[in-house]
Amino acid sequence: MPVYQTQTRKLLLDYLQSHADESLSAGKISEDLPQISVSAVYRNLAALERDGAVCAVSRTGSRERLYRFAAAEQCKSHLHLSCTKCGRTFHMNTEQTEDLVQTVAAQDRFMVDRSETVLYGICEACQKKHV
Amino acid sequence: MPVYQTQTRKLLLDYLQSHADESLSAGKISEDLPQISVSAVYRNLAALERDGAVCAVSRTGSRERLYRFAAAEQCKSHLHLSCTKCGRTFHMNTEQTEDLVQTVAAQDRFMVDRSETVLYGICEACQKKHV
DNA sequence: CTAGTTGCAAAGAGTTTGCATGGCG
DNA sequence: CGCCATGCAAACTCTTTGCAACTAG
Repeated sequence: MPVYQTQTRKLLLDYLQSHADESLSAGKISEDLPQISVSAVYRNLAALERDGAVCAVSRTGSRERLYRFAAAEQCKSHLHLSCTKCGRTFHMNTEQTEDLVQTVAAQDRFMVDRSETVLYGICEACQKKHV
Repeated sequence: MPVYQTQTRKLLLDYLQSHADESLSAGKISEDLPQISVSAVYRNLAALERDGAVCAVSRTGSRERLYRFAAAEQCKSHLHLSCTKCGRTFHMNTEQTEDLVQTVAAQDRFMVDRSETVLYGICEACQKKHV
């Protein structure tokens, strides 16, 4: 299935790239890109995820998925920092998650394909607001 | 808000305890406990989660939440092993996630409250089926 | 008795899909 | 042109809520 170079797809990728440090919900994306219909947003996100251009994660206590631009194999080992105050989700690369995978493979004979770590807490900005 | 010792709540907790090594969806629970109405399942899971008796996580690509009996502070540092073949979610305790938290706190000034790690892959049983 | 809990059915939120139209190559 | 992508609205799935009847303490 070839992927067309549509205007919609370009807009979406541009938008995601310019927010590469954050994970966004389809709703938020759709809100910021009113030119694109909701269904097109979903269909493109799904296609881009298949192609590996976009990563998706779920968040506890919410039934919505968060999408994020994926530069190369950045998806493999990175952490999600989810702020429980402002709701934004940031990213951080680390090698420590790889170590975890090794441990699991050895201890539980579980063949890890990909991992996902979300740390819930308060981000720097919100901490400063000393609520 | 006091928590009553209802028949429903007991059934639910018993069920969760006897499946302590797995995370289950509300749907699955409701299916296995037809005596309890769906809304009661949800309301009790929410109440038990508030009390810390139950943990909840989300899974990528699905909009449903997975619930699991939480023995004490087991929630704090454990991994989820989610099999992409059979869909079951297992658990494993480790201290390595705690190290991650330390790193993040230091590097990003992110105040971690609780973490959630899901490793997606193939479980031992499914590997044996060499599909 | 009083406040928390239940079941049912209806409402919500987020996501997916069918179908006719429009656009890329 | 042919096939993929789009928009719209309807369908779906999981979860939440309103309400009257019920039950634990």
